[in-house]
Amino acid sequence: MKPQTNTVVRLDAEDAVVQLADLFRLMGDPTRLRIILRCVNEPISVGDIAEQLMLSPSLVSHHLRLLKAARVLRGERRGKQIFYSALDDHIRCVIDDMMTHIGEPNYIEEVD
Amino acid sequence: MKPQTNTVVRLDAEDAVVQLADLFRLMGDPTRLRIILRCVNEPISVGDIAEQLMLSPSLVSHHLRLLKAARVLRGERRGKQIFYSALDDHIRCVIDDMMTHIGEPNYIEEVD
DNA sequence: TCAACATATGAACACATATTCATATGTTGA
DNA sequence: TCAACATATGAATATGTGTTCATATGTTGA
Repeated sequence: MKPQTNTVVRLDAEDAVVQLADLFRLMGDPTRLRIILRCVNEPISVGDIAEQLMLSPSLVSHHLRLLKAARVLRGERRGKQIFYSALDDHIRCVIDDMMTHIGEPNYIEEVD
Repeated sequence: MKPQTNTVVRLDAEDAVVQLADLFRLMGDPTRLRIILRCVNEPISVGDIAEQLMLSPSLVSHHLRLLKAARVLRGERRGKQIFYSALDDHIRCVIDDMMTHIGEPNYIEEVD
């Protein structure tokens, strides 16, 4: 899959590509993206995410684990519950940019 | 996978989420992301992409087809070759934002 | 029209992964 | 410590998908 590395030292840019792809892949699942969208505005508990999105707490937890490991979200315990929120607001910027991309008039109903 | 729609009319926001996720998923594969990165600066032919990335023309073509269908890239024929470039520059903005996200100092080497 | 090149397409396979279910861990109040 | 709640984890499975190979389509120059 990865092109063979003829050079001894791997390029930093190559690492960046893999890291970038990892983040995009995480945002590439609709369920996970919905979870992210629930967290970017204000901290929200696992149970509330599950209820609002009509998902099992187990599934939400699985996704949250990936998002936390990738530094997209962070979790903070408050009593029994754990509230998740965006680690920083770059994710929100990325989503906004992509929204703009979708909103492009030439995007909709154009045929090859 | 998708939460059941109790309402008759599906929400536009829900469509947007699916569209967003589709785009992110496309950028979530390292090979495809590398192909995108080769196209965002200047138009480049399929063969040149394949050569520079050390991939088979067939594989590059498969990915280009997806990226073109998703309106990430566009193809323009010049003689025998077809040159691909970014449809607009929102993709570049998205990548830049994500780069910044990766560059965050608290992203690297922080432990739970 | 033919050969040579450039790109696209379809099938098949191997691998990744989203989801579910059962169970475990952790926290609070009594 | 115990019960009740909240979240996390592991295994199993079904589905999705990236890649390869063979082949097809399209273009140019002779």
